Amino acid sequence: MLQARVKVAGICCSDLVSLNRPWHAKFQQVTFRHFVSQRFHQRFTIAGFPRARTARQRVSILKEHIEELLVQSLLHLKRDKLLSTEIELSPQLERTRSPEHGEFASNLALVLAKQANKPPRELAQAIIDRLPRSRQLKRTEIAGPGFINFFMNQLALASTVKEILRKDQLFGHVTQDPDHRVTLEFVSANPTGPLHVGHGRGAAYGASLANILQAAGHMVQREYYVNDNGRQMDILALSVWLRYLELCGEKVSFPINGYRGEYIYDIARTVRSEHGDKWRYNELEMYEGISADSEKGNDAQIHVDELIDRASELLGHSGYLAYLNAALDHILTDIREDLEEFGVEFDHWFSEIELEDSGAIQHAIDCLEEHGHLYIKDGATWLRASELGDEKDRVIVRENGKATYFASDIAYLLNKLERGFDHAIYVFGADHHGYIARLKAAAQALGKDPECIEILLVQFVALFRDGEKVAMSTRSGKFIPLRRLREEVSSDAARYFFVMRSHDQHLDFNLDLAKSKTNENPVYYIQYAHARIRSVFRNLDQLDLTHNSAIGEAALELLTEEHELSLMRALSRYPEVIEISARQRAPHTIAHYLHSLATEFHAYYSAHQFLVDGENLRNARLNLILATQNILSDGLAMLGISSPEEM
RNA sequence: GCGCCCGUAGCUCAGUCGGAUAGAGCACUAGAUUCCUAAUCUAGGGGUCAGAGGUUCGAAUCCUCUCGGGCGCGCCA
Repeated sequence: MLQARVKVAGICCSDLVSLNRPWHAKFQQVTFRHFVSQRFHQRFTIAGFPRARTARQRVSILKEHIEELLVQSLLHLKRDKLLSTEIELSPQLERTRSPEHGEFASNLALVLAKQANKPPRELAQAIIDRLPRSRQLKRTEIAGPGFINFFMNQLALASTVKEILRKDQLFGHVTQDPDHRVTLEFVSANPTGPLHVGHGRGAAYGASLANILQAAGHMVQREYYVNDNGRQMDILALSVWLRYLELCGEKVSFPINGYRGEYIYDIARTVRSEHGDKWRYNELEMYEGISADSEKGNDAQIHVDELIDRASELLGHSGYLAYLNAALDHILTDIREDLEEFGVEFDHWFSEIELEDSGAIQHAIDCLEEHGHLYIKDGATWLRASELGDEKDRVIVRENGKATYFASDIAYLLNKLERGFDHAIYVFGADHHGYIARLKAAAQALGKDPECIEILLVQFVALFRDGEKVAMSTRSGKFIPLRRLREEVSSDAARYFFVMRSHDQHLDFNLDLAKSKTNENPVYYIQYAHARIRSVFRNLDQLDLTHNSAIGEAALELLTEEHELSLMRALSRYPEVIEISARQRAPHTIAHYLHSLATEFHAYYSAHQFLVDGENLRNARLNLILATQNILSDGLAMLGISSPEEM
């Protein structure tokens, strides 16, 4: 039955194209039989990869500069025979925790002390003595057990402002490197119902991570794997049909394992309005000979399977497909819109049916066979996964000849790698952690390096209202839809709250806090900083003054207040933050950074007037806050959050 | 039973390729508005980094064990 349906489903998709349904229409636009959004065509070349930006590459001006000085010093040390020439060490440089230790600190002397056979502090002095002169560097000092602290000149900090206001590049962003092609799969929720808050976290995390990786120089393709195949689709079609019968006035006992959401009625209503009562059958025709539904053992599953067979008998293929496609169309359209309103877009919607139809699954099985990782037992085809780090062997093709879900996963993985991606990232819910070993084993069995796939687990979300945990259960259909959360707390707040914690931490989502438009809500705190800056420029207009950026740039040396130095210090960190955030797959780093940047700004705002009489100082300060505005808005955009003009 | 994630201030969490005196928000206390938005700012108290051992110049961070919490272990999808 399944086999037959899949075949017809393939045809049906083309049928739908002629009906001009937006989601299915995407089918025909592309080769490889993939779903691809419009955006894909705008941003990607034929080979399927984004075009590299032309901006020149630059990581962090200040940090790189000091690192370069250290490298020079090390070379001198080697020349002076104080260090073995065999030592290859990239300088260890990190931000200090407080300005009293300068901007940067290096533990190089501590690390090298043993090899140089010198006390750390003495070695530190030797390193300092050999540092090339630099206008950016005010002074150095040896601290504690042998740290070298670097104090930057005001000029060096001010140059950050200059860099940010340059028009030819995005400060802190790195040119995309064609050698780092990444496919990032996230959400991939089964099309059996609307997205819920758990999916929302995966969506917010994945979308932010994609932006961050891109900013850090990776070519990223965002993919959504549409699991539109298999038994769950049968159950979905069945659920719609049963609701349809109810609407026709038939008495229906809804199966325990059916999909119970309100949206099933909506779909049934659509079907009925298009096709009338032509698929109406009475209770006897439906349930005669069907075994009882019960929570016990496998009863519920058997009951559903029998009902599915009955449904396809009574409805015939075309009728059955009408239900299935109405459901898929309705639900996927809903998911797409939901995500779009959430600021989450995909380059690639990948259909499992298409995967199967294109022969990719057979291709993958052949590939596994070729590498000698398959064997037959009890009539089924098994992957020798236990030899590749998984806990047990896995069935690939069942005794009944049908490929397992895992087989599709392997085929999809192979497809990704064959499309030229050298790195595949999966964002899964925490309940999928059993997949890590399995997918890595699969990669190895395909003859690939298991390191090329990376699985990131997003932990669960618990909603809290009035200090009480909001009950959620997918089984009973009582989950909280993402859409309702967005309506309640706004997309901006939801996006921020979902990524403000590390993805491997359970998230307690405080609804009252997210909703509150007060000082305690971190989203508005950051957005308010942006709105305040915009407001300053509006006031400038009202005073009939204009911002002269050139004057400001020439006068940056006037920015010597502690608040100004501190703000510039924060701005200069941005490239490092992007880099760390990308490397650690940690969007929350950006969220925390933006909060601290907003703090610096608010403190500055309270302490000093920007619209002062002196033209030079005024324009210099406007340059500084405009730079701050740019970084706030760039960082917020990376997290999918808007930058309001006023609040 | 086996495996994965986690345990840091009253609460929610940063900090984990080892680094200096362990940080932030909320809550609490006391202040700031003739001036660009008070959705703001300033100051303050609050800690056995779950516990024990190990590795070393140095451990919240790495290793081992114990305790506690969450999740997963189908020829389901």
